[in-house]
Amino acid sequence: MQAAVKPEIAVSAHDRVYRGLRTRIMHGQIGPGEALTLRGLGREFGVSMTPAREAVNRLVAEGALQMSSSGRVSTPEPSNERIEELAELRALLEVELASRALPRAHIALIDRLQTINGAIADVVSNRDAVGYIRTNLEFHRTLYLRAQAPAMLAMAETVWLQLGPTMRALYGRLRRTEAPQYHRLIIAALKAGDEPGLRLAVRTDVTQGLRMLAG
Amino acid sequence: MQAAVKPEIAVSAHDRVYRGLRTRIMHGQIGPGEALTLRGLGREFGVSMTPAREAVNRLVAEGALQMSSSGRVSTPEPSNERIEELAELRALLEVELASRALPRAHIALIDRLQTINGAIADVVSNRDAVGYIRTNLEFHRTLYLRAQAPAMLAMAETVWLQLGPTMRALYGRLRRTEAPQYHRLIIAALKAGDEPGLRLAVRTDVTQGLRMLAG
DNA sequence: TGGCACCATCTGTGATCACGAATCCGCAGC
DNA sequence: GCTGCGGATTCGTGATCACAGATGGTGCCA
Repeated sequence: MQAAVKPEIAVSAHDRVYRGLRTRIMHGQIGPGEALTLRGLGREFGVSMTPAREAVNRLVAEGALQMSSSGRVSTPEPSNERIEELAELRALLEVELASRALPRAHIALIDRLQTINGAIADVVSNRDAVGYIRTNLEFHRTLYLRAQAPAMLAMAETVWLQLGPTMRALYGRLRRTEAPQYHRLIIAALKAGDEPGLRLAVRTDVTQGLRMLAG
Repeated sequence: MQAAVKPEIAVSAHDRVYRGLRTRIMHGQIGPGEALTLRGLGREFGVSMTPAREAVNRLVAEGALQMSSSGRVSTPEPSNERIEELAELRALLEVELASRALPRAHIALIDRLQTINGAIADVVSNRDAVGYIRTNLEFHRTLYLRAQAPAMLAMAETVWLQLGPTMRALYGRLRRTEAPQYHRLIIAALKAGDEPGLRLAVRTDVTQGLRMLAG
């Protein structure tokens, strides 16, 4: 939850496993309900069970993984109510983050956002689900970094993490043919300095896809 | 982050340590900047280093503890900017939670809140800082449980956790002579079904003390 | 053919240990 | 008296191991 914001120089074994697993989950490279084992992760990352367990426990604490009563670990399959709640949480946090970023959004940032948006169009045309999720999150993160609100951003990333496996399933169900239109609305609102428009565009961009999945 | 919402029957060693440390931090029984050691915690809870380290790592991930580059663990001393950001986060989340609890708040809940508010008056007159923090959080949690939004409540509790050591320092600085007046405003707004009033009362209750400390 | 019990295997848990690094305390030198 | 230095101590990290419980597959019985 914290490591995402401050990169840290620490490169301990459990950190490698944690980071690797975290991005894998957040980018939707692991489907919902998939099982993981400590020994398997240890082998995969070339470490023993101890750091693997630490990484897994941390991700369980963040809600990115769930643990059965017997200690078995798997990616969660959230209920529709939970998905909808997480989407509301995204809206709540990200609207605030965008709103705080607005007064600091100069032209260089907007250019960068437009570049990322172009990259999204590329991965979409390739039907690359993981690439789409990664680039989409990069768009949002780039904007929110300007808000200078690390704790808030960390919370938003925790929500992304919990939605990772679901987003992948969502992408498969959505017939997506172009870059998200709401990103263009976000950029337009940033250019115009239009705060109400920005809040609405972010909220819509964040909730529309997930609401379709949950409903 | 999750364990707070679903009590779980699991009573593993690292869970005992985690829960014990967590409530101790959240209730302000540990001052800011205080150091902890794995071996010390292990001795204290009667377990070895392994479960102690798991509990500590989890709390570090939640921002309740900080870890130096050499792995030393201590409670964080947040900067004023961070305190203010966490207060804003509390406002954002708790206003939403209260607003969602409002339509479900029947008379039994309001009675319970009034009882808790009475208990706050007691601990305040005893100058019992830990008791004050605990009872105050119980007031908020009781209300928010009605929102039926577990993920949102878990996030709010994570923020409380991060503010735990600071709240203790705050209490010592504040010359508090009576139960918080804004709690009475919250109860009044609940009785009247007045949503804007409720939102304002919660926001004020949550931010006033911390803003005083940070500012 | 379908269901059930049993056993081999796999899984997480926690204690212990060796290792390297950081910290702390006291002592000597200025 | 104060600062800088060196060694003893303490610290976190990660590997290994024994153990208990769950899991899953196989063969037997109805």
